[in-house]
Amino acid sequence: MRSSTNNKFSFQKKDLMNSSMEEEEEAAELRRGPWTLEEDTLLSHYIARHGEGRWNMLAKCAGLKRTGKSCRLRWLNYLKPDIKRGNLTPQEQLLILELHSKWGNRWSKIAQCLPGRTDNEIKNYWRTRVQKHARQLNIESDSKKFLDAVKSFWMPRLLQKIEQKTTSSSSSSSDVNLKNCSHQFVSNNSVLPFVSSSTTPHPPSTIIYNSNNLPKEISNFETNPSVFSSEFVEFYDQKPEINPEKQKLVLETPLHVSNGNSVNVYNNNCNSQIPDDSNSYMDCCSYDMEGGFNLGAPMTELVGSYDEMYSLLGRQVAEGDWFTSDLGDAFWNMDDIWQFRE
DNA sequence: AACCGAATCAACCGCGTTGTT
DNA sequence: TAACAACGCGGTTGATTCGGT
Repeated sequence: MRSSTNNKFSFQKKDLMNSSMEEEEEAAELRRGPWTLEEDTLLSHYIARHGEGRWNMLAKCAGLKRTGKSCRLRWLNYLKPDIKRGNLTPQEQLLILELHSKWGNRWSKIAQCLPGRTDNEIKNYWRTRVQKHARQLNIESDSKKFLDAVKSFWMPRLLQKIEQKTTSSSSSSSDVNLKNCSHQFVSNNSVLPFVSSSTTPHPPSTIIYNSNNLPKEISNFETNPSVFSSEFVEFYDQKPEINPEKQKLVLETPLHVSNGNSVNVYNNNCNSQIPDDSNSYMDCCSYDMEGGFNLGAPMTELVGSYDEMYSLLGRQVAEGDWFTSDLGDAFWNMDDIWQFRE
């Protein structure tokens, strides 16, 4: 429950059992509620000169009548220079969906993969947007059913949205351009159940692009991270076919990324970024939202075109594997998902 | 224009973890 | 090693904004 103050925006009187009278008086003067411009300026200037950390001390020294906690939160969620404002991009939404399916409510961990986004923002997004749709579908947002719905309907639509965006406009440096590759990326069986019968699971890999949209790193997360093998990474333009020998998808010509450069499969060593603990590979994984969306597994692997995917989805719905068509329709009709405000 | 319910998001809290003495 | 402080995370709240009537 909330503290004893009736008004959120009043001064705070903390329960300080062991504090001195002086401390009590100080605590009684602590401000709560929205930050003023003056407070923001004080905090920003102080951090610019002295750096972050030691928040309680910082609050005092900066002359702020706030708790250290409050200062930290204000800085991390609002004032920090690299904080991104504005709505989450489809790419970011896609990533959130994927990472949440993997980690659950580990907001901070998820936020680490979205540069400039805060855990609070992601948490709010999940609660206000994602859970809303779960409610509309009348299913629990943490249920397998909803997870499946997200994976099979929402994620593909986001991918499609990304594709539409990139084909309709030239990309900015921060955009993800999937013009030539989005149709090749569908999910592995952990994401889209319908592909599981046709592909043998193989170690997922990821390409990380630099700011010029050139591949700067390829990681094969779930195998020995110090050894990258191109065995499992082939990106091509044509309709994919499964090579029965290698049990992987083989296409004909190299994939092109947004700037027209081919994606090279480097036999590089990326061990400097990959810790021994491959179970927590995302801790070291850089989802490079600046340089380009990392179309890495485990979410995305090569399968077929969107047409094929939707065809498969349609069949799946028709066959009633685990999804009723009503539920599918409900997802298709969630137009607000696609209202990406600029 | 006024009202009202829903949605959004900044800010708070409790509590577990980590660091320091 | 115990005690305390600081930090950080996830859950929750409630003021504000938005959109419909």
